[in-house]
Amino acid sequence: MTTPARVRFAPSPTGRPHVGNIRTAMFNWLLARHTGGSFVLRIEDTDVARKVEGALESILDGLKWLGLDWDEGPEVGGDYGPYFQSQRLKLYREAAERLVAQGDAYYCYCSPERLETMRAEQVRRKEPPGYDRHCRDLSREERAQREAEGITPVVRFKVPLTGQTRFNDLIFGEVVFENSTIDDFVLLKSDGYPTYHLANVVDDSAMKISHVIRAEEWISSTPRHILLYRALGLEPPSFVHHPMILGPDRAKLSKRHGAVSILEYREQGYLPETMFNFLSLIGWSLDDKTEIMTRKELVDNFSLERIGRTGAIFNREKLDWMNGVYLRSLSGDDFTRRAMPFLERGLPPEVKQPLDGDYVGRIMPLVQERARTLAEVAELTDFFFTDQLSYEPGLLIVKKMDRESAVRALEAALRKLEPVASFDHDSLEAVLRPLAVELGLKTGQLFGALRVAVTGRTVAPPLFETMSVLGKERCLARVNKALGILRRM
RNA sequence: GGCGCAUUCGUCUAGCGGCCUAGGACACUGCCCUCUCAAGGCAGAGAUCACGGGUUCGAAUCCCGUAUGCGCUACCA
Repeated sequence: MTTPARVRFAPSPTGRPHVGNIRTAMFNWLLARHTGGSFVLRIEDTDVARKVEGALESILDGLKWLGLDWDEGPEVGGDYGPYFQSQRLKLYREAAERLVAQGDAYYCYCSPERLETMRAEQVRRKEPPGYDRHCRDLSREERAQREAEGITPVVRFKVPLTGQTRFNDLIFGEVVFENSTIDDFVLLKSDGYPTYHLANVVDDSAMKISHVIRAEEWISSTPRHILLYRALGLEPPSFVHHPMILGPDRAKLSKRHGAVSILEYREQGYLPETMFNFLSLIGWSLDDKTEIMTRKELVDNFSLERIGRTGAIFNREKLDWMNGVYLRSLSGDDFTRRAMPFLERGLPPEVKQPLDGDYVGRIMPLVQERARTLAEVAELTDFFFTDQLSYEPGLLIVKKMDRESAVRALEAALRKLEPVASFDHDSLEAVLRPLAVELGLKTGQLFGALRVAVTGRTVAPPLFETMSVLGKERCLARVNKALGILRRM
């Protein structure tokens, strides 16, 4: 694949950007960048009813977040604009009229009600549903009569009744359809807007798209597009259908499976580099072992030939693992910088904001290798920011200890810690390790009790570092408080 | 129902006729490291390559059926 590809991502602004669509965008982008071609962004806003306010912005937002920059399209323009289909209606109308004039399309006056009862009847009789071509051969008089009734017609394509339509998909290979199984689909709706089929063909051709890369669910409509290209005397592009992303039940990934928008993953604390890498690996692979790849490596190595043919389940656990890998690979400063907004949002309300950047900078290294998402960071570190610890008193009594020995241990620790001037890792270790021996306790027992006293939990970053960051005053106060709790038991 | 596509460990995948007694990753189990948790290291379990027929000296790999799954079947994309 060395010739520059002109590809496009053509989303419909009907909601937040779905990870499946974003992956389609990625494959397109990857091919464009790999071949030194162009990535075009075209907005398919031809369904007035389904249009959602703010959807366009969120789609652009999602693309930008992943670094999927476009060479032509909204905000950047280009030589083949406009890039909003709602601004290209004239083109579609002209194409539709041309097809009617040629005898390849016709006006259809059937009411939605008639179509509905027709379909219901077909289903009832277990016949394949599809338009019954009622208006295909209307006479001039019949048409005039309906026009006089004030009916605004749609334009339907006159699909050949016989023969086959085939195409060679770059991933799925040769696919053949009997024309007799394709019904006369709508080209132009009664509101003057084109359907996907018409707009797509007209624009892909006008925009000189070389490869149409889209999800497998479009295979069934591809013969219609081929037929249209042919009727319009246009050269069809190469078709590349890729397998879909599935939910755990192997059905097309949808809202009922949980998070489906790329923006939700951003909100949940996944890194864009993780999402980019992870999504690229759903249905595509480099070889038998390479999984962690930078954007550049992906661009350099991407190829259509290595896209598979089977749908793939979106594996959250693996995503979490991969995000951990990327989180750990960040520099300390970068990790802190990226975690900050999640911290500000996720910490308990009593925590005073803005946060002390210096203090946060000392805490973050303690959780960087423990977090799987940035959102987790707040939960992992909240005890550094609030003194309102709430924990089961029983947790202070570590395995094989009782209330008395726990009290003894914490009292002894308090005595040893009070004179420690510098609360750094080494000083704390120098004092506490011998203390365990002195008390006849395992380090795990002493440190465990201290951990609960100081952090309010049994699982936390290493004790000495934690205490060092918390500082002497806070630590002693917390141990004292724990003693109080123990004595009251 | 019709049409189309797919089918290798639980999951993502490598494999494009002999290198496969099927390799890697996530998850899982055990051990090591260790103040807990992570991370890391080592080891392990896990796939009769959906099933049945061919073709071939030889098939996960090629062909044909069957089954199952998924997609499409709108004046939605």
